[in-house]
Amino acid sequence: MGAIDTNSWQGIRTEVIRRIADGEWRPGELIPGEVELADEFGCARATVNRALQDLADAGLIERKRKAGTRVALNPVRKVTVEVPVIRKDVEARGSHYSFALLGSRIMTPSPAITAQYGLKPDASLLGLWTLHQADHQPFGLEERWVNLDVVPAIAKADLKAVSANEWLVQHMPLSRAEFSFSAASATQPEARLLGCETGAALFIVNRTTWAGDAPITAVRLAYAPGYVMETVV
Amino acid sequence: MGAIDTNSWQGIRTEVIRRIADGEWRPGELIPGEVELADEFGCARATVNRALQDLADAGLIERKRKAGTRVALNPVRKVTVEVPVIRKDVEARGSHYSFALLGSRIMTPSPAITAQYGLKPDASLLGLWTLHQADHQPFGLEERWVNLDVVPAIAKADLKAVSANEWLVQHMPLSRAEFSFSAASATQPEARLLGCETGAALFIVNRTTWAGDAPITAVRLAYAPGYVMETVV
DNA sequence: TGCGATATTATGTATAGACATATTATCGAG
DNA sequence: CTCGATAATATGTCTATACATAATATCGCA
Repeated sequence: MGAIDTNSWQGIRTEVIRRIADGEWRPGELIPGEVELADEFGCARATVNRALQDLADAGLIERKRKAGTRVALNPVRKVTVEVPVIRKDVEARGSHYSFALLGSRIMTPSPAITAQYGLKPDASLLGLWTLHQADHQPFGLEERWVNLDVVPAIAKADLKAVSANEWLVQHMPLSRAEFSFSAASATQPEARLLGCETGAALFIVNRTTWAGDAPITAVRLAYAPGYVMETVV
Repeated sequence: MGAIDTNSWQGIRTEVIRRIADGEWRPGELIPGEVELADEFGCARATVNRALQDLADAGLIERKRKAGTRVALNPVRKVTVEVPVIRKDVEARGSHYSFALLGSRIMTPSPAITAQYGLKPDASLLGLWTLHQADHQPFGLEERWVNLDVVPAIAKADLKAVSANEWLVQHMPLSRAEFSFSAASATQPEARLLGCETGAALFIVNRTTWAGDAPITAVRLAYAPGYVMETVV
């Protein structure tokens, strides 16, 4: 019944996981080579390779040419979370999304900022402050800086109609991003805008997006109290 | 110079990314089939397949049999973060790790807990409270519940020598885990243990680990103020 | 027209064979 | 004995081919 099809790469992956979980192959230990496993499972080496590469991606095993494959010593948990466009996030919770553009301003960055993001000293930045709402209740407070040297067109966009984030997604379809997650106490103005107590614990997401070497935008998003970010599968 | 080797699957992936980034293939649009691309790039279909599967994993394109491959409409950002064993986390920051077992207690869970985790009403849980320290300064406060029905041996382990987490990693090498991340204000006892102000914003990680259908352990880890979780590549 | 069976099609996967590449082990010269 | 060249080896990747599978399109019948 519960027989595993060791002729499919998923089946082989399952079997390898079982052997590790059952302690047949212990952490740090070298496991048989691909040819040996292919022979045992009666399949092609490429099939074993597919399964093992998948497990290496997942961090369960470590592979090195010539050195072979061994069970990871301390299986670091790699967790994937989805960071959706905030409108989608709100709508996925069954609420109506809206936002208010609180203000915008074009300025030259301070030396600290130019250094941090590798900007030119005379770069011009567009600062945007947005309140995102779910069913007209405060959901998240966004502070965003856009590098106008890279995206000059956004200065002419109507950011009251479409949010800066969506505008950027449309016009800069792909880019590398770095995220960080932390907690911070709500300042007085933040608390007022988010409708919570001053000092309340806020979940903070920082994101910097790059196009090649040039930073496009840096965002700080402070979620209203109660926000929880969950892993996907 | 910057020529792309379209005979390698990474090269093909790069080229596909470029075409999407440059808007040659727009969001929602159907891209050429594998045979067509293989023909264009002068490689085998399997190579194109490898590249496209990788991009589908990354969420950049969506593929369906018979329907073909299209550029993802709203490229959900899938972000991976590493959640290491806390000792590794501390040591990676160049600090000395230590921990203090604050207390432990065996109890039967409340109906709310049994329902939440699908436990039997008469299950017995081991509760553990641990303070993790970096250079003898408070680093994180851990509240953990272990399902003794699944892991009876831990009741006899010396949890002053090795932390419960590491004991479990050793003895339950593989398991499915669910994470959530949020923010919370430090309660008075938490603040005292973490050496911060009452009400300070704490970064919270919740983790539930399962072995098959049975929950092994549930952990709530409150990090001392200032903790930042960052994405990996 | 409506609907179920069937054909079509793009992706998913397996295979054998070959060559590439990184890394380790070994051997030889000094 | 040490160091550098060389051989050995496990994984990484590509190819050509074949068949599997899921989803769609189409056809024929009522």
